[in-house]
Amino acid sequence: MERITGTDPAAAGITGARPDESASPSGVSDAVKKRLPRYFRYLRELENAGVRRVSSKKLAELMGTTASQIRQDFNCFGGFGQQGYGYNVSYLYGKISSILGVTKGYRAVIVGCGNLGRALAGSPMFANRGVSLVGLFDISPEIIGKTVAGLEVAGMDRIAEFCREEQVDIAILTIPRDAAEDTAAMLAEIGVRGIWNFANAELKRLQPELKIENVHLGDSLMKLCYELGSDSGSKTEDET
Amino acid sequence: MERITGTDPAAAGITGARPDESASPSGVSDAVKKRLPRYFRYLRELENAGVRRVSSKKLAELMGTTASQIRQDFNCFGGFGQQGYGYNVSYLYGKISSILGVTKGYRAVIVGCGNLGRALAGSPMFANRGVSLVGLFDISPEIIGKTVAGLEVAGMDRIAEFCREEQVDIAILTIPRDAAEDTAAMLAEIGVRGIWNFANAELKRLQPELKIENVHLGDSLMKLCYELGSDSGSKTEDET
DNA sequence: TAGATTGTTAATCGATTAACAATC
DNA sequence: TAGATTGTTAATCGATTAACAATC
Repeated sequence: MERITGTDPAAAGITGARPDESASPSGVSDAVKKRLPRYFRYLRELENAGVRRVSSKKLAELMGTTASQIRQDFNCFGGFGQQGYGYNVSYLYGKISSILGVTKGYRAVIVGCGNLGRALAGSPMFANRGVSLVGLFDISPEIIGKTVAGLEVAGMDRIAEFCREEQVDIAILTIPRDAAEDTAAMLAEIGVRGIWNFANAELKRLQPELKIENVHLGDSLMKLCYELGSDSGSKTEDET
Repeated sequence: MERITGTDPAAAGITGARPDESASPSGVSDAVKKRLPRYFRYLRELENAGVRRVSSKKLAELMGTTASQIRQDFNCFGGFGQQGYGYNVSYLYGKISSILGVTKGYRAVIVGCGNLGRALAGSPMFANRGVSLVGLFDISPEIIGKTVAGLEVAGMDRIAEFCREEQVDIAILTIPRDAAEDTAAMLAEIGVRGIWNFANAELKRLQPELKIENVHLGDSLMKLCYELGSDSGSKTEDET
């Protein structure tokens, strides 16, 4: 897939390190933030495929974007490449991983062990991204005590103590909509810093420090439905 | 929550209908498309709360956006409001629903009845958005024949015939990454028009008519992780 | 050295916001 | 009528793309 050059200056450790290559400055636009995980995925693939170097041009072709955008994006965080050479895949992958916090060992709990909670619990997604799933919680006596993905489901009455002791960073909310608001508030109180919310409610930031990522699967489905109908839709019109 | 005026011109059926209020013209930007499902959610809430009218100003406050943007967005599809009055909630909700295809009765199947597939199967999301879940498929003999969410899981060997006979519009892919590409190709061949892809693979459009919505839950998790570390991160730095 | 490709500045494009005339 | 609020045009802002000097 990728030719490997004999001389490999970047691999030799001289990849141009710019003054401010510290992770995540505050002035990064949301557009860039949203693209970072995608870079992470593509770089991981290249890394796993044994590719040593990649140019912005080549990566752009692979990802269906432009070389300009890639260079601009990476340069929000400092210079990760080398003129005349391109980017060292391992180095860049490491940098992006670090920026995204993969190396920070964030600790997460799942709150709500219904179908979706259990499905997430069994996913390799967390391990692949450096997130440790350390606890599962539910309110239902029928579920409490059961083992899911190697973890015993605990009752909600134990969550406060657990999160403090285990220094939980992230709570994954897979609970009914009505319970989301209060549960999020309680978790923030306990010291949880991030909420990954699957409840069909749009959580608003309670404290300035609390980060919330609302997942709306329904919105994604609807976008698909919109597109099915948007150009020369084959289903018959229903509106007057 | 909302005062209801005695005189209600829009409710009286005189809501200004613009020439081109047909659903979904092609020249709608992706930014607008992505916002549509969110409007749908908020309007549904207002509707369920019994609110009769709403101004762009009020809706903007509720949604945390601007009145200008709301008016611009709605006007991509024609004029749904009335000067001096605002928008009739029921009417607008109906219009947005229609634009999003809620009234088209799309038919969907779930391909892959693992944890995530079963979790989705049991979700009210489909019914709430006018999508009928008509079939479940899996490759594993242990799962085939079982009943999930009122539907019997069928083997993959029966999917082609089923999709043709049942006129399936959407296939929901909750299968392993490696199988996604081929399965999507096969489904497109069968006549499925939209793919909602949860496999951790970025499916590319095979035919111009095939619509694909890739869901990357991992990207969402990573964005949250990024934000946890982005401003005055409390976890210690790990990079040199 | 010459070629390649970055980092970065400038130009373009598109999306958001503001303003206001139209009109209910 | 007067007030309110839309639809729509104009102004602003930000993001993307292009260009090119720097340099490996």
